[in-house]
This record gives sequence, structure tokens and C-alpha cells, in this order.
Amino acid sequence: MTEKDLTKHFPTFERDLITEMIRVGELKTIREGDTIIRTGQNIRAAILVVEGLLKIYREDDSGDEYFMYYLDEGKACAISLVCALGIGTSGVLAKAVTDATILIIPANYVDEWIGKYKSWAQFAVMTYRERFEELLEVIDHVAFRNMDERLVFYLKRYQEKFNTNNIPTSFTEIAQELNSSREVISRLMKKLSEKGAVNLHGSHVSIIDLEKALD
Amino acid sequence: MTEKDLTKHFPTFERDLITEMIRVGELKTIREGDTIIRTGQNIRAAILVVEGLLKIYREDDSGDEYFMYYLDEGKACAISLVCALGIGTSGVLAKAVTDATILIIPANYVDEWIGKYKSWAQFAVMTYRERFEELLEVIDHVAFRNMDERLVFYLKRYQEKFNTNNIPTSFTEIAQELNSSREVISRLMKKLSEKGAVNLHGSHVSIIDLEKALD
DNA sequence: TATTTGTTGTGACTTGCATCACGGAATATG
DNA sequence: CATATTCCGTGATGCAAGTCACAACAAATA
Repeated sequence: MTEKDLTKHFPTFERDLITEMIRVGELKTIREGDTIIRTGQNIRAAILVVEGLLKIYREDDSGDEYFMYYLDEGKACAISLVCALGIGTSGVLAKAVTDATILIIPANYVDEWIGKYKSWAQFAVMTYRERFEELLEVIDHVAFRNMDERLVFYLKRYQEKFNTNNIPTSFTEIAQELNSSREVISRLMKKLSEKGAVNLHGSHVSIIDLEKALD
Repeated sequence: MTEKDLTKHFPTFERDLITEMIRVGELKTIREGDTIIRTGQNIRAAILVVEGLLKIYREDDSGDEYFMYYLDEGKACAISLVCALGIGTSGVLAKAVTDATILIIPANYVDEWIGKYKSWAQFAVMTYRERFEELLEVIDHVAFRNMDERLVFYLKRYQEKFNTNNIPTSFTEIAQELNSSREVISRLMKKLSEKGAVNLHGSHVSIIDLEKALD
């Protein structure tokens, strides 16, 4: 990983910071499907996504995983940033959706750089802000919306993140991530297809126009 | 407000920071029930709670307010901290539960102090961390728990924050804050009283032992 | 090819909860 | 004191969604 590569994904960082990140950070490549952070795990480093896409979940006692949001290239896990300083355990679960490269920054630098590099402090704050907003959006959906709307939201995010109208995810998996059941997803999908919002091909789903889902 | 008063509520802050807070911050007293931050409001300052107790809500399109968490003395509103820097609008609603005193710090200082005062940077990070955790807990409840458990959680927090077993809140209000309905709360309360977890006195509710709610 | 495994579709049933429609008790206000 | 207002209790009803049971596929594998 060269300075140029890193600068490409983190364009706001000043040169000195990039240099130091390369010096002290540990690059790690992750396979699709791998789990990077586990709930309850003790974290002593910040995690930045250099390449690839992660998914962040909240896990309940019985092991159900509620999908909260995606983490793109150039973003950081807010939990890992925040845990890096305090004596924190995770609280969330992070999985790689694609093969990915992450940069692991030891906790002490996370702290030190806040005073040292303005761009780092801003990055940290921006990270918090964005994740915070995303959590609020999750709460909106879970607290106020019905499953049909949440499914549409789920599909919309997939569409945006992967820039495709093809949803290869099985109904079983979608159901797990929305903390619902396969049958419910199946029936809701049928309704969506009746409205002309999606097409069902048995094996996969293709999005036509999610706006049509609004009745 | 003297330096001594402020130090009492924010003991980790160094003397210089306290001095500067008094110089540039605006103290404001708030009446019980007043709204401090509105959803969608543009925020150009951080808000610290010096005295009193606030309640933070998430509002949906139709004006329903979902109660998320309390904000104690010595704490800051994470949203206001984070919005102070970015070009942010609020996303949450803050109300005073008791008469309160808040300290308003203009956005530019929020930013500046992160590099200047270590205790401030740590305070900011700690604030994010705590609020973040609280949001995750909210998601847990809304996503995974039924109304009965959420009601018990609601009562438990009241008990802790006000250090009392007396709940003077009307069922109608509890229902609104949990995004439920009065009748449902009424029936669940009855169940709780049958289990010996609470006593119903018509006008108010008194907690006996919330552990007994677990069946 | 035959079998296993993972997928979706669907009817029947149950449950949690919102809503409606009362009525009665308590409190406030004229 | 009378009336209005606000609160709570409770049955009836409807809907969203979770669960069960079973069938029809398709893809992978022996």
C-alpha cells in the first residue's frame, strides 16, 4: 500500500498523517463473508476501510443479527474509533460483504492524532456524525415503520451500495437481517412485484422501480 | 455561574478550559417541559447540561416522539457536539424534564478546543461513545423486544434517573414515548401488578420490584 | 441419474398490538 | 355543588406479522 493508494481513499488527510498511518498501521486483507469485529470483543485499535464493503450488525442475546448499515471505502467504524480510546468492548458485529482491505490503527495513535492532525480530528467527528445519523435512521425504521417499508429501504440500500438492480440475496437471509421471517419476506416480495416495483425470477430478484412500492 | 460550580459538574476539565467556557459560553435556564432542540433545527453550538435533566427523542414525520434516553448533568448532547462542526441539522428533539441550566458553546470553539484541550477532546469522544451505546440499546429494544419488556425498561430508567419508586407519568404519556397506545400500557401495567412488580394506585404507579416482571 | 440440499410459494393458525367504543373514577374549574 | 376534563379499565374487533406444515422447484453432489 503506497501513500498514493491511501490518499486516494482518504483525500482529506494531510501528507504527514498518511505517512504516519502507513508507518504504524497494520494492513489486513479480509475475505468476503469474514467477521471482523465480534459483539463483546475488546477493541484496542481503530479500523478504517481502505477497500471493499463492510456490513454492520447489532446482535441480540440469542444471536440474531439485525443489519444496521454499510461501511464504505474511506470510512471508519465509529465503534472502533470510540473504543480505541475508552476501555470499550464492541457492541456491534462487522462482516465483510466483499473482499476487503482494512487498516488497523493502534489505539494510542487514534488518541494522539486528534490533537496532532486537524484532518484526523475532523475525520473522527465526521465519522461519528455519519454513523450517528445512520443509527437514528435505523431507529426510525424499527420504531415507526412496518416491515414492507423496511424491506423497500433494505432493497434501496442494496441497490445504491452495489449499483445494481439485481438482488441475489436469499429471502431467508433478508429475513434474518430484518429480524423477520422468510415467509413474510416472500409475501411482501409478491406484493412488491404486483405493484411493479420488482420482478421475481425464482432464483433472484430484480428491481424495476422502488418508487412504485409506495402504492 | 462560577468556575467552582462548573468544575463541580465537569470535574475532568482543566482550569483554563473552564475559564474559557465561562468567557465564551452562554448560560441559559430552561423551564421544565421546554423544548431545547427541535428536529430539523440548524445547530451552530454545542449544548452542555450544567444542571437538571433532559430527555432526548426521535421524531417521525407525523410528529410522534419516540423517547430514546436521558441526558444528565455533566453530559453533552452528542448531536449538538457533532452538528456544531458540520453543517448539520438536528435529527433529535430535546426536552427539559426538570428546570435546567444549559451552557451553549459556539461551534467554532467546539472545534478549536479539540486540538487545544486534551480533556475536551476526551469529553467529546466520551460523549459520542456513551450516546452511541445508548442508541444501540434503543435499537436492541425496538428491534428485538416486545412492548412488555420495553415498558419495564422504561420504568427502570425512570427509577434510576429520579431515584424514586413513584412513577407519576400518565399511561397516555408513557404510551406516546414508547410509540404504543394507552390501552396497551394499561393492560401491561395490570400484568405487571399481577406479577407483583408494581402497584397501581389509580392516579400513579409505584414500583415494588421490577425483577418480578420477568415471569 | 438419483439424491440431497437450499430455495420459494402458500394456506392455516396464533399472537401482539392498535383501534374503537364504552363507562366509571378522580381531579380541576366554573 | 355542578360540570368539565383528564385519567384509567376493559371488551370487541381488525391487522401485521410470526409460526407451522407442506409442496414445488432448482442447483449441487454422489
